[in-house]
Amino acid sequence: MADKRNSKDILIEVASRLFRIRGYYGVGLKDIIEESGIPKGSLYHYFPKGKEELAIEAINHTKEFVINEIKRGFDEIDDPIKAIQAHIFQLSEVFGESENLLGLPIGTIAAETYTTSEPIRTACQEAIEEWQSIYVKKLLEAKYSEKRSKELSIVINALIEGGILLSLTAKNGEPLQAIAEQIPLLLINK
Amino acid sequence: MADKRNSKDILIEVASRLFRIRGYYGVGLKDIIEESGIPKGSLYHYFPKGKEELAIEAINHTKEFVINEIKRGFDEIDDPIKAIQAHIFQLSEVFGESENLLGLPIGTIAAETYTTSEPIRTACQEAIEEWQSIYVKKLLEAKYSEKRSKELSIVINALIEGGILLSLTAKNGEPLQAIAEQIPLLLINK
DNA sequence: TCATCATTATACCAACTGGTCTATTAGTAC
DNA sequence: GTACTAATAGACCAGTTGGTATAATGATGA
Repeated sequence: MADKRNSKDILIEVASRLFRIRGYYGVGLKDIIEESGIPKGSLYHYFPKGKEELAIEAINHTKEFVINEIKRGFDEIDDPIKAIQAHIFQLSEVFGESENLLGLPIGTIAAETYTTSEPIRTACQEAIEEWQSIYVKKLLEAKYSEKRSKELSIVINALIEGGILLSLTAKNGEPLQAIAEQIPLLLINK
Repeated sequence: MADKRNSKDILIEVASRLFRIRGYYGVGLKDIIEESGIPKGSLYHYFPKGKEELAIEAINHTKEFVINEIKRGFDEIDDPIKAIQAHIFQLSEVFGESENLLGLPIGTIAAETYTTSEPIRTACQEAIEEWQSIYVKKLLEAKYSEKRSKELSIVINALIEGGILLSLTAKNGEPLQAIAEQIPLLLINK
């Protein structure tokens, strides 16, 4: 049972990957069906409301994936400066590869749909807020003030989303690297 | 008569606006034709290579629009810290409005197409680089070092793109505000 | 065994996609 | 005027879109 993924999970994983790379409107159900090998009948069985419903589950899947990525690094490194820096350096390596197929975690979908689908927008916002709360927690533990932790977490989130965007547009990890190097300066005041 | 702009310019302006809001795949030629009132025949007369060609001109249009926005503020304020801060505060007001229809300047298209259209990706990259060079120039004039100016300009760009993304997802100017407030700290070292 | 329900598999749909083609009209130069 | 080109207009196209309908199959439990 442990490794037997069912059709629903496969659909979510494939959709999550494709939406990250090409966005909501850039991916058709056809793409998801072909890439997953799961027929349309099954898709509409598990997601009766169709593409939008699948996209929301895909966003939540991406959200959890990113949470795990952040937390894994944070558990190893106590100092928030070093932990956040390490996380961004790691991203710079991934997105520096010319053949990266990761895309903006949820930024693309968020930007495409913020005027057209409230349910999707909300799902994206929740993802962003959860990531933010991880940064807040890490900063609070290191005795940053409540206010400072909150504002810094926003900035960190923006730097990461913006940095990924720059790096994948340039097909080059340099932007994320430059950003990682500024983290100590930014976190100097508690 | 009042509208001395020709059909080509109208098409570029409408396309530019729609692509910013819903991205490349989220906008059909139909939308552009309906919104502009200009028939398909004209569109393919001015842009024989179709949607992709129009998108590239739309990106360049957005690029120039943003350049003017940045420069206008920069000409008024000498101090780069205050100038950049003012620019981001201004963005926070625009994107804080619940009914903002501006979208990520070019981030959405860049993220959607970086794996599917080299010409579009390149146009996006050029836009980003030109914006960056404006920041570099401003910093150099204020005696920031060559190296520092370059790395800071990357960070500023990431903060703005990321901040806009957070603000329009949250339908709230707060993220951009929080970012603007960190600018002095970030620019403390020359 | 049979009955029940979950799942899979397609055929089909109207609307729309980007794009082509041809006909017509407006504008300009001579 | 005439000739030539720029621009407009929209019918048409093949392929795709998200979504529906229905039937067949698989699994489960009584």
